[in-house]
Amino acid sequence: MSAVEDASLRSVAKSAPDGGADEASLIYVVGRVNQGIRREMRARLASVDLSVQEYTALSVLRARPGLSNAQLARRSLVAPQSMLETLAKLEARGLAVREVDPGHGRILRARLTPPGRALLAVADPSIRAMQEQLLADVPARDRAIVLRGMVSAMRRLSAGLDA
Amino acid sequence: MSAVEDASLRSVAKSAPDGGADEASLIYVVGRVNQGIRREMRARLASVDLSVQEYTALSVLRARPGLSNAQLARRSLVAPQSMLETLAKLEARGLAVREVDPGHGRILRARLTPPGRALLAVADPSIRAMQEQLLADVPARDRAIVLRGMVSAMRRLSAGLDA
DNA sequence: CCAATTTCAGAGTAACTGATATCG
DNA sequence: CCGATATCAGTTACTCTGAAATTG
Repeated sequence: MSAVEDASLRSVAKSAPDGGADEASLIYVVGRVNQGIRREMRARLASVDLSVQEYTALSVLRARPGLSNAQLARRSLVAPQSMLETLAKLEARGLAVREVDPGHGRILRARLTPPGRALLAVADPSIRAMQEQLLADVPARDRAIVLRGMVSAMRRLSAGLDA
Repeated sequence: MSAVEDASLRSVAKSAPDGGADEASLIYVVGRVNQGIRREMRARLASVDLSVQEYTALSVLRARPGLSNAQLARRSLVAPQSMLETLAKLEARGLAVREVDPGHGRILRARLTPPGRALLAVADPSIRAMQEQLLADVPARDRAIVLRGMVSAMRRLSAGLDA
């Protein structure tokens, strides 16, 4: 009987008497959406052999060439060791390069290579299409509010949440 | 020099000429927010020895007692095997129990035990506080729109994105 | 026989902590 | 010496795929 599960799958609670990260909480919803996005991205990026974070890192580097590993890590809210792993793979595949900062011999600044840029261009349309589908049911005038709200949450988290 | 990184850490791009999951995209922002939330939750849940998914599963079970592992998995957009691992840990610690469905000998329906409910009550305040901090900078009238938008995205992902 | 559920086994990804070395 | 960066090494958390058994 799939009717049973279908019913429970679709129903999203509006009220939640006892608090926590239940179905109506932002924390819960963000987690589920993220999980769904990652699943979908994994599938769509398989053809170009890119992991989700590799794609994300490439994307950030395209918009902000010259970021160091430490900067990328802070921006992504992950430990520098985590970002290093991703960056190392991109470098090994020739999709990105890192060069010593002229003013600081310790810092390595990363940027895309032409092949990296090209691969990203191949992967992009599919990911962009996904974005539009995500908010397809949201009124156009509300979409900017949703995005701004999430960006605001991102900033709070970057600042340490108590700032 | 930390001024350099500070500047880049705070600045969030408003425009993104070449598409993809850049700083201004919902996909990107959701990923970063999720990462930040998980980090923060891990820290706050350490004192009660709960992982993020354990807390989430307990939370869902409190709101929806009697869900089966398969139902929980679909609801969370993960494979049933993934959910089973979490559920097994909760059961082993006596925080949840699973009982055979009276009408279907194969299905095991899960619910919280009193200790599970109690532990959740201990963890809740800290997590709830986090939620409020997340949207602290968002105008009150916009918060519902943000949450509704994310719930809408969650539904789209549950439905398969093309529906 | 088929569909759904549960569950075991193994693999893989992605994040972490800790420690070390270099640079300014 | 201190602070930031880079990076090696080991570990943990989380999810997946594959396969098998059970129930209706």
